Amino acid sequence: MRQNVTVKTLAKELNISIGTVSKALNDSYEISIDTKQKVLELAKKLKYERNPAASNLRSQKTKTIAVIIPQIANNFFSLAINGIEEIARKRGYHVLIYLTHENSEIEIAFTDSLLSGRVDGILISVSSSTENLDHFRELVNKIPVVFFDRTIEDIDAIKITADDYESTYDATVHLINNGCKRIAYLYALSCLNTGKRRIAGYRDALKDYDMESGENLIVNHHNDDDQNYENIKNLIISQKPDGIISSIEELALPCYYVCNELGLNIPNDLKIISFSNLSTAPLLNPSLSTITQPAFEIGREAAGFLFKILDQKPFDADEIPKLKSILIKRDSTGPL
Amino acid sequence: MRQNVTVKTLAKELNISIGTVSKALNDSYEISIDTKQKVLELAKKLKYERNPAASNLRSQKTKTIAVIIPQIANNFFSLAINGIEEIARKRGYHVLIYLTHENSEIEIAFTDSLLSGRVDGILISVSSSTENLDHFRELVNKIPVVFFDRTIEDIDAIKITADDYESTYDATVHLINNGCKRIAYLYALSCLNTGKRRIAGYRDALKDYDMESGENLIVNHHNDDDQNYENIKNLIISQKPDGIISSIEELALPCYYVCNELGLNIPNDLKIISFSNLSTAPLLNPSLSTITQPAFEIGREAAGFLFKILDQKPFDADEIPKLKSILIKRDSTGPL
DNA sequence: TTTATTTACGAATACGTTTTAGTAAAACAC
DNA sequence: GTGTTTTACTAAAACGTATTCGTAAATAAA
Repeated sequence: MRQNVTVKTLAKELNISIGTVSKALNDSYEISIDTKQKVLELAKKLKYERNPAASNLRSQKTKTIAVIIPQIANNFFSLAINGIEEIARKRGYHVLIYLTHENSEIEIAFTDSLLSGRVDGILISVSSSTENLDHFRELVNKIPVVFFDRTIEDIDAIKITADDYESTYDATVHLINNGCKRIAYLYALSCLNTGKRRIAGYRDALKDYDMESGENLIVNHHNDDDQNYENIKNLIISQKPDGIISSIEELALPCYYVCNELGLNIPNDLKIISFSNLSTAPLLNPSLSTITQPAFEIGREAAGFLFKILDQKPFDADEIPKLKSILIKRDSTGPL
Repeated sequence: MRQNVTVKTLAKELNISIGTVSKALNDSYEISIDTKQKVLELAKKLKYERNPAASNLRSQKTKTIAVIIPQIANNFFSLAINGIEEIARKRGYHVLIYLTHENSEIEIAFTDSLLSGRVDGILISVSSSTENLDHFRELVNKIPVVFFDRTIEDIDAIKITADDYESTYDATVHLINNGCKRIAYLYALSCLNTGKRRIAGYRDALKDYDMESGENLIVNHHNDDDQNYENIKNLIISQKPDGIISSIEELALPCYYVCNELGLNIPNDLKIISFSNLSTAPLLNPSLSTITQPAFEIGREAAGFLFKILDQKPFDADEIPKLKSILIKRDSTGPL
């Protein structure tokens, strides 16, 4: 069944040309107020809905943006999408969601499929396993792209992030101030700027405060949860750290389980702080100190800048904000 | 800038007609293997990407589905989207996300905008504030729709849900078995089947076990978080329940905060169980007993049935599963 | 060999919209 | 009054693909 009411229907009914109808619907200056009113009225009466495919084809605009993210069952990304959606909805844009599941090949498949003009712009948070950047190079040449949170170097595009370096530095200092002497680091996102900046903050803080450091205090994130659990357990047993900084939320909870298993008390035996947007952080046993990123605002800002590009509004590089995370001190890093 | 390489480009290069190219790309039986190979090869070489708008316009298919949900910063919906995305990606479909923010007017705006043929099918979880169903009636007449989790009566469409009645019944019995005498109920989604079935399970269990009941043991969910907190606090103070069943995750955490404020011990003074997909439920203080819905599977099933409709595969009504939630007993309902 | 069928392609049209170019009529300038 | 501009519209051409219909050649059936 073909579309029931089109511009043709309206045109015939009103005895005017389809061009006039189209222009009236688009509020063109060429059309008299009188005619516009008649068209709009009839359109409403007949429940005319513009065919998006035809419109896209002719105008080369889709009123759609794509959001490519590594996962969605994660409070950070859920909140970021909320921010993105708010901006998109206000502008009448549609939002396509693509989940890479931290898999670079899937990411490539998605970016390739978006080269065809399906969307007007793209928001990306890069998969943790992405090393080769060719697919992004091609993409940013063809379509407006804004990266958010998970960003990469050597790609010429706008990037919206939080203060990864500073917040990790501050978190490390927080542990030092609370008496930690051996602070371990759970290292994730090591391929991305995000991960590199975070660990740099940790390393610099250790150096500035003359604390113990060393590669054996650093545990790399692994894709396998059981492996992560074992690695963390080994770290705690063999290195006996008295503080842990987790660069992602997913590695904080295993720490709790390991401490349960080993009979260690948080924060007395081991203090823990983690990047996290968990709403239940205050209710954990003990409540979890967090570096909480402004996820919603990151989403909003990213979408905002994407639309600035789409609107061809000029802006300076120094308008691009680096958003502030907040350090929330709770019992997991509490004194005794 | 118009599309750089189209069927026309390929046709010219290979000295064949546009129609042949199109058919070759669609693997039509009309085209020889030889020609298909040539076309596919050149397409790959020139990085031809089919123009979706043109394709949609002509074929009246969009290879896109819409997912309309009330919120996304919620583990249930995140997981459901994961399930939906898995199915959609396997079939090469694109997924549009719409968040109603539990607002019926926004919901109506979305459903109306989807009448224009932007998508091939729709998955919906109804907003809690939706009472008037006219927009759904119109929608299901025009486009394949599958409802999931948050469903409504009087609409002729496939509905994928979990065993809301049975699981709430079982949870109530669990509290009774653990010694509760006055069991309160935090009542949400009261406009929807989902909410009605849940509370029916609670009520029937109370009746079957000759337990105290009454409207003053029931607290209605409110859109304002502070109001919910106050209502729960009032409930606990004035009614002194020894058990609480929360029909949604969002109301369970305020119970914890209220107990903290009032100095009540969970589970000794008050046992709590809640519908929830929180990954941190085991780590809360105390760990939270939950009715956990198979969110991922609900998403998968819903998407699966939508594609059955799109494929015009016939199926029986009794093929539609009612998925089983699991009752996870933890410390918040533990004996002493 | 003759006839029927299959194979492999091309020409042309349609999908519904937007946009360009053209033009009567009306309004204005002098 | 003439000449110029403005207003409000139309006709027609695109956008890139999918599909219908027609057909010449190749193959199979008789």
